[in-house]
Amino acid sequence: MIEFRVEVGTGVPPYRQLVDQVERALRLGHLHVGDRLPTVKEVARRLVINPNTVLKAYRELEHKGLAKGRPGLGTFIERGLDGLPAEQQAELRADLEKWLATAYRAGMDSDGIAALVATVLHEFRPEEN
Amino acid sequence: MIEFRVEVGTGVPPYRQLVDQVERALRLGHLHVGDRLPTVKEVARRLVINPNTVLKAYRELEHKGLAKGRPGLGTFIERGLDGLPAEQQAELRADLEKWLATAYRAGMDSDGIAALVATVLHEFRPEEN
Amino acid sequence: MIEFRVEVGTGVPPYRQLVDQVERALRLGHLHVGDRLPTVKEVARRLVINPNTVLKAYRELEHKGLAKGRPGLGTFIERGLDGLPAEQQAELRADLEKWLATAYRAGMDSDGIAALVATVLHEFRPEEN
Amino acid sequence: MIEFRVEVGTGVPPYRQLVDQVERALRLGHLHVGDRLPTVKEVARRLVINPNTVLKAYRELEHKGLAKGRPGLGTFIERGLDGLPAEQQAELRADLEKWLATAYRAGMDSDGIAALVATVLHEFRPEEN
DNA sequence: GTGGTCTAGACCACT
DNA sequence: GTGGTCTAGACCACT
Repeated sequence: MIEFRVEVGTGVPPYRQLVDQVERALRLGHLHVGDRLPTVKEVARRLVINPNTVLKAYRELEHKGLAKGRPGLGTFIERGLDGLPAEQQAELRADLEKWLATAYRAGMDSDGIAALVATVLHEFRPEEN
Repeated sequence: MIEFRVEVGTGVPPYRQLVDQVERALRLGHLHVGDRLPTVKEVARRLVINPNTVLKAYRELEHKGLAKGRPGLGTFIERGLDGLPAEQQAELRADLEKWLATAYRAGMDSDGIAALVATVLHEFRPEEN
Repeated sequence: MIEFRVEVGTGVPPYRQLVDQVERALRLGHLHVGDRLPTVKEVARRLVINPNTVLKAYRELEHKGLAKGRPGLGTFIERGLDGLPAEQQAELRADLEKWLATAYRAGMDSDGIAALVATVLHEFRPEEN
Repeated sequence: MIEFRVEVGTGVPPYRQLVDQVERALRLGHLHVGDRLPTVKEVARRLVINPNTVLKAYRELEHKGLAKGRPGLGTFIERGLDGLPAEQQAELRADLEKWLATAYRAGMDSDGIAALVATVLHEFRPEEN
């Protein structure tokens, strides 16, 4: 079962963070078609946010065709998001973790790392738009 | 001179994106004390956003002590954000770029990469909260 | 400017009625790309419903790609729904109005007419599914 | 025996759709006093909905005095809803079907037709409110 | 119990 | 002023 978390102070609205986390989990193969998301009320209780906020996230997922709420039953994953095969992904991930460890060892803090990552990611992206 | 950009649809308010970009540039050593930021009008015109939005970002930077507006002259960087020495950073950056290139070559798209990066970054962070 | 109305007691949720009315107006050529919908607050005030309910309808239209909210400006039609040319539609409409008048003259009330219409419409539809 | 159907995605709750269908059938003379409705179980099985939903519809019909459940026997129509004599209704219906056929032939799809019909019906109604 | 709709009202971002 | 997010809480439909 996916474990949601919400970070305040990022400027990203909480409902949006939940949507992003489900999308990420689908891409990484941590969630699959048919999986059940935690109930609206449970997420609201655990993250100490309003049930309507969770509902909004789930409705957004529904609009994207990724999940579907079934009253009385729960909310279920309807469609996956293709990514690489698990093995290839695991390899890339291991390499990235090595890089991260090196960066921390070199004395960077996570804000600095985030800044570096964001910059590099952005510089590679524009060509895709 | 820093080149701002605004991505709509991310949920992050534009003024906040501008602030974040200045902070990142400071951390990476792309902006230094005394540097002048582009004028409010110029940013507004180039990004096609309201001048008040830019003004809000610059005011936020003032509140953080990072920049200072001098009427008639422009807005200037007041304080830097320490990061690693340029050389060490360049090395880490080169490694990260290599990783990125590998990921793209393996067939990942930028959303997939963003998902992987976000996940790995988050897993290393919790200890800081 | 479209004139919304909400009928209670039909079982159709109000936000849904608003969405349906916009779609109908688009099909009939009463609304066009670029047209501005009445503001959330105005609709809420006139229909004596909550602004959030109107907002929900507008968001639904946005998800369907039919409208787009622009903070500070209003909500605008983004895409039309093709229908017949106005003239052909006007002709069909005139014929339908004649039929309706005949039905009323024969002594049917609007519930009876609605029942007849719903039944006939349903019997012609199934083949399309 | 009446043939129920439930359309999802219309916003109208299923139990309400069942009630409406019985009322329509009564108005059109397709159901008469003493007729037996299909059993709750049968309807639930055929429409793949929960028996409680069907039960709720039947109870609603009882409240309206239109039907009456007789334990062990079934649910029976108690009262009709007056409409026009069958012949007059058949004539009106034939005319409406001709109109419908013309509309389809002209190239309208059922959503377009539904939009036109709803609009015309509403414009004739206001005087009743 | 589970998702869905709605209200009332606060507060924010953008024009 | 205009749309957008969130909270708190009531009530409904479905399982």
